[in-house]
Amino acid sequence: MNWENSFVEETDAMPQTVPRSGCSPPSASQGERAVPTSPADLQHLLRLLGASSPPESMLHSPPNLHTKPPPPYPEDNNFLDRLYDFEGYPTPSPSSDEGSIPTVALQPSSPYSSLHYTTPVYIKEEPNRLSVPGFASPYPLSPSGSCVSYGSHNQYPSPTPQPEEYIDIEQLLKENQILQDSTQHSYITPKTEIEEPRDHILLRSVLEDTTFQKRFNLRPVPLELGNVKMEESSGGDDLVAPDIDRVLSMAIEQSKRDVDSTCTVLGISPDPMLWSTADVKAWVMFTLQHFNQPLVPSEYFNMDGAALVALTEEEFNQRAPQSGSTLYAQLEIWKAARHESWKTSQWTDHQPSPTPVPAALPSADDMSEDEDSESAGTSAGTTVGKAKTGSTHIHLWQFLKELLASPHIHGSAIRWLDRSNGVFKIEDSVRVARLWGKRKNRPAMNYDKLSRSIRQYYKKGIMKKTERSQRLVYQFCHPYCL
DNA sequence: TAGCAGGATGTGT
DNA sequence: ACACATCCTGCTA
Repeated sequence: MNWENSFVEETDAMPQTVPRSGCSPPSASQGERAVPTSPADLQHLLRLLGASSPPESMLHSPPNLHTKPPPPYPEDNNFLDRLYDFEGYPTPSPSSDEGSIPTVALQPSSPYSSLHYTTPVYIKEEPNRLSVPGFASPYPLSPSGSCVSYGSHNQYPSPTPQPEEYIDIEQLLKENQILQDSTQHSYITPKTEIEEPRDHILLRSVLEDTTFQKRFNLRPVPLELGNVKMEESSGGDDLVAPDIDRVLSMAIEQSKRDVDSTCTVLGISPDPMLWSTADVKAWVMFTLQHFNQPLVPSEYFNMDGAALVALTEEEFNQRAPQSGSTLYAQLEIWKAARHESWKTSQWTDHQPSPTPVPAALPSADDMSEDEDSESAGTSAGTTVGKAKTGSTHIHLWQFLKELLASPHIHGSAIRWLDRSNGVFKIEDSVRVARLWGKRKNRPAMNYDKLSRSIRQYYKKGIMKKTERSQRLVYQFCHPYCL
């Protein structure tokens, strides 16, 4: 079953802005600091994260309404190789590997963090792993690792996740246990910087390498913040007291972002109780694909959100024997999100699943005077309200998808050649350009300018030329083609 | 001639 | 800073 096709209408919505790739610790911005869970929920969430394939959280920053597309940072494609090549660390630059390793601190984040850790928090330089192998991000991977075709049309990237997309959640849990044990025994054994372990050189370069940060949407970690520090530990097994609350907060923040981004991508409410049957199916399919789980017939989840929420894990497993637990665990996260009022401003309780831009509907713009007679005649959806697709802030790629989503209206101007691979053809460049100009209120828009903008997407990993370059044929990179 | 590729620069958010 | 919009030169089908 090709669920992409089956759920086109439900899933065609893409983020209002371009999803950002890569890994991102939680934002340090004040507006995002509130961690909305109780300590019990923290544990619960952690358990869920550990019990199932966790979302591409923690290191992965899903799109939100104000993020931007992954910029291309092709200049350091070997970074990860170096990062995980423990046999051959790069020779760090003198500026970064000499002297003491800077202490870094995570933002104090958890409101429940009543514990005041006098024990430093240590970062072990091991590849923290999050997520599961084979995890397919619904968001663009690093342009360098994904579908960017820097001038070449032959780069068809592997969806294989890169190592930095992983955090070992079990390790986190283990560390949590260590923390709990250690805190019971007082805050002793203050660690002092002993020597600069060789391994930490690389960590240091990671922290200081802004290129890496940009590539993977990592935000700089404040080097000094409060009195909680993350320092180096010389011993591997005496890793003590990572500020688990903060780590948890990071995880939760990322879970929240995942939820929000999925909402945006699917055009569904963050509150599962508000999901329609179509929303449920879209979410199920999206989640299964997201976690590389075998798909199941969507009919198995022919229910609305309230019914879905009421399902037990067993019932999930009955419907999806191999992936029921994953679905169940994910839904738990969503339910937790709901309880914690992870509500983006985009959603309200009275707005259940507003299908994203009703792309199938001709907008007021489309219907205006000089628009093609075609749209006037076939506008079956005109009555479905004045959901005008009017934002001038729309991105070009979103706009194109809008047009593509309404083949009965714009099929003669732009159409899919290969929907599943995101290949489309502009059949009427003049018209598409005119529509774009209308949307953006740019009367002078023409195809030359529009195509120039499309070509800008090559570098950003949003679009690419098809393998055999054809005129007026373009291809969305994953996941923009979803 | 239309489209493609991409540099340079301006503009609005 | 970013996403275009605009203009441009050179190239290709």
